[in-house]
Amino acid sequence: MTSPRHVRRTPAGAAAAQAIPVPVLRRMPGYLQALRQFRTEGLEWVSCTRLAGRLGLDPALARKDFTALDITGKPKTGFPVTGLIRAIESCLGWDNVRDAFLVGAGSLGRALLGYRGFREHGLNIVAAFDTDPGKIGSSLHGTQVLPLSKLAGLARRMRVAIGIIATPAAAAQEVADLMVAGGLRAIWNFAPTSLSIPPEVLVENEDLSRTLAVLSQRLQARRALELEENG
Amino acid sequence: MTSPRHVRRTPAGAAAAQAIPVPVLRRMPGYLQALRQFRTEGLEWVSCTRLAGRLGLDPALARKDFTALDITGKPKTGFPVTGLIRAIESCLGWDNVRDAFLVGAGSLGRALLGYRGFREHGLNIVAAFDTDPGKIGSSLHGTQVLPLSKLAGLARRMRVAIGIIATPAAAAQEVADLMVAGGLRAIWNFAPTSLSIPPEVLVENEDLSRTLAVLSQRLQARRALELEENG
DNA sequence: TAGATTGTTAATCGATTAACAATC
DNA sequence: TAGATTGTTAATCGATTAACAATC
Repeated sequence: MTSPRHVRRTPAGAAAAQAIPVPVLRRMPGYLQALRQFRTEGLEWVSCTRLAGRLGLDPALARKDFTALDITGKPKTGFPVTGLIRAIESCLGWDNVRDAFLVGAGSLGRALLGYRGFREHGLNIVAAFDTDPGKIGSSLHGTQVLPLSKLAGLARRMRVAIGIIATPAAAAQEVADLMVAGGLRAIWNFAPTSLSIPPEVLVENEDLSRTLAVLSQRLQARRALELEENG
Repeated sequence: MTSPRHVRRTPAGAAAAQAIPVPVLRRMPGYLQALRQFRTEGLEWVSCTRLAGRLGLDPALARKDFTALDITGKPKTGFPVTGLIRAIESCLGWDNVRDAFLVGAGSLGRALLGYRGFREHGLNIVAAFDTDPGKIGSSLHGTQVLPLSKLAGLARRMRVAIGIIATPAAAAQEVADLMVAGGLRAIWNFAPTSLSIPPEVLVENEDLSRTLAVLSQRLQARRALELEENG
């Protein structure tokens, strides 16, 4: 009689049957970052109390989040640091690298191409695309810039699944349409506009203005409060 | 006897007394983007049904979100497009520009300096800082790069309130400490690391890996599901 | 007027926090 | 052993959705 506590709902290594909630997924990179720090500090085991403490989270939240992973802890000891790192990477699919196309060789596109850390996050940008003849044919951080017209065909041939949109807002929908036509399965959109995309293609928007909205409103509110208090 | 429906809890124009929830603030830029589209399309009035529809949201959510604003709609007609735009901008503090310092003149820092749209979001980057002597003294997109050691002093003298961290993770905490020393009130952190900051300074983390975590896990889960179904 | 839409209250949903038996 | 920590269930909290009277 196995305890129901250890029953896995899916074959080992497979994705969880239950969809992992977005808030949980968004906390995973934070855990990973803290765990890597602990590893360099020579720590082999870590409790949820300690890990959550470093990130300013409730320990119970970490315990609950880790139920989404293929790993269990030991009472009194906690979790093995490297084991937990591997379990999170596997959960996110960061243990093997996926090819991606980037569109828009402007300053944001160049910044993304220059960021080496994506490899650690399972992402390998294999080509960039633009419509500007002055940019086409050049190489940015070792990545070729190709004409946008080649995107769909190349995506099919190379079986690329991920597209990154780093164009101005006005061009984003057209680029998204080309990505869908090319059979891409996931789009990471940095353009500040909402896209119409068929449901079989995943979209995540990376909209800086959303974070800035929180920061600037909170700053303004705090200022108003101070003014009220101190005259 | 005024209807309690129109009672304002704070003097007109002041920030709402009740803290606006983060999810509400994060939706505001989306409303703004859609409203600007409607305005260019010549629309003068818009209903929550129509506005929310464009963004894939529930109309009731938009109605509720707008209760945080200094504006009321008209039954049967909706909200005035320009009035709603102004009300949202005022709520976020985007109707007047604030000066900001940026630290880290790498590719991300350059990309942020190159983005002209920040002015529309109430943000004006007035100086960049770095420790690299090869970068100090140069000008990026018209913004001077100064030695990091000058940050705290200049921040105090110029009464700059917002700092943007675009350095590698290893340097971020040190930069944050300098920003706190310089009296900055809000930090927008692009480095993939969590910062220790006193509670009187606001911090928002713009961590790309959080969005990427959602995208790549969902993609992986979908792949696994397809494999299961189609053999 | 009739009917679409508002602002608001109640119901639902989901995420976080608290509590605690099991356990190493 | 004693006690810290796990995994899990229940309680709380907050956000979204549904419902509806008021209204232009």
